[in-house]
Amino acid sequence: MAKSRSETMLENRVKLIAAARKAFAQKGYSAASMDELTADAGLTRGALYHNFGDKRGLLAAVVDQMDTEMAARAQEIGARADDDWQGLLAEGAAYIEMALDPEVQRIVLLDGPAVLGDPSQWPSQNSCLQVTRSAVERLIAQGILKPVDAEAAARLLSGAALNAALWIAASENPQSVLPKAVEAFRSLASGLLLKPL
Amino acid sequence: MAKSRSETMLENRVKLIAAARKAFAQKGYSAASMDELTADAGLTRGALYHNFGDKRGLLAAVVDQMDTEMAARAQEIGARADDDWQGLLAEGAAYIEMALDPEVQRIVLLDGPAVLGDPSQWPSQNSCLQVTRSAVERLIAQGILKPVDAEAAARLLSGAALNAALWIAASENPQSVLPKAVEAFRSLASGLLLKPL
DNA sequence: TATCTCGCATACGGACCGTATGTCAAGTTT
DNA sequence: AAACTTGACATACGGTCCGTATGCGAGATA
Repeated sequence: MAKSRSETMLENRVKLIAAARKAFAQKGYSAASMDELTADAGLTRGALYHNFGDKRGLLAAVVDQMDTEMAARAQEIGARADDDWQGLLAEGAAYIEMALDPEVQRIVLLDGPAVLGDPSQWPSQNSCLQVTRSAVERLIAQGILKPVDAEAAARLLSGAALNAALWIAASENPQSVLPKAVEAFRSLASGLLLKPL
Repeated sequence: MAKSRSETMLENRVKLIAAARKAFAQKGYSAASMDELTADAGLTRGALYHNFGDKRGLLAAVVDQMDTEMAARAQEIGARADDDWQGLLAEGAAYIEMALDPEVQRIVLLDGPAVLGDPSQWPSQNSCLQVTRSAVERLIAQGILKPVDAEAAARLLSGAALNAALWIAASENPQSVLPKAVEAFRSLASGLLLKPL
């Protein structure tokens, strides 16, 4: 049977986002050509502007998708830990490892903030941040962490993890640097503990 | 007397960097037009490409200048503290406050990494990072901090400070958020202490 | 089945970047 | 000091890219 109109429209959006994700990751946002990108998806720029408004809108959609995936994964890993404190550490390590993916780095960590502005103002509301913030809030309520501002702690932790990943990725020997970064992250995070280890 | 050739060349470079700094800060790197920018400096694109190679080269020169200024200021503030530990905390707070400057944010924190790549690979070698790294090394040698990897600690600390600044700047009430961020930063940093407070 | 809707393709205009070429003053040589 | 050389900068051109305005044809509606 012939496909319904809303079906094909959704399929096209998926195709465009997938093609954009690949192009943005390989060439970077500004160097990615909308003509090539849409042709790669079997469409033209017409479809793109109709669905996403402009180039920024497309990037926002891609970032939203990736951010959501990352947050889900981090939350899952965190929930698997023995207690909430180990969960927070595991989440942090998970972010560091995820940020080693070149696709994540280029799109979410570099071009995303530069083009869309501060992550906390993204349409997706930055799910990653919310996940760690709620983890921090739980730990504060349990009396495990100092009563610092949860939002502040989450922002600084994610910032530290993010920068660790950029450092690792740029280093010549990522595998030897990763444990150093994770250990430093654990040290920093333990500064939030009410009762030092 | 007639100006020597190297004199005018240096003057022109200064003019171009100043104009670029203004344009990049106001419009962002990609939206800044080279024609407008050079005209604002009383020159043309010819001068620009002769001196800096391309648009990226100009951004690199601007970032280098700003990074150097920031590192000098942070070091000065850190040296003014009572001891090295307080110095490290003061440096961190200084970075957070400097990063509140829209010019710093747009050029050094957002467009810089997106266009030039990881800061540790910048031509300027990122003076800011080096300053905090040497501060961390001193404190480790003194037995005040845990023997973590100095580079890792410096990267994570600067990353945390950086992200704190982005958060503050994006918030509606920066003045009320700043102290929260600074306090969270001090908590995190104290996680590096060998003997908890 | 006839009409309407709208998602997408096509065509156009404007802007911008990087390079290739021209030009003229500052330095150099004789 | 006069002719010559160098090179810093201006000018002109080609190619690419983005965003919009217009056209079309397949699904939706009655």
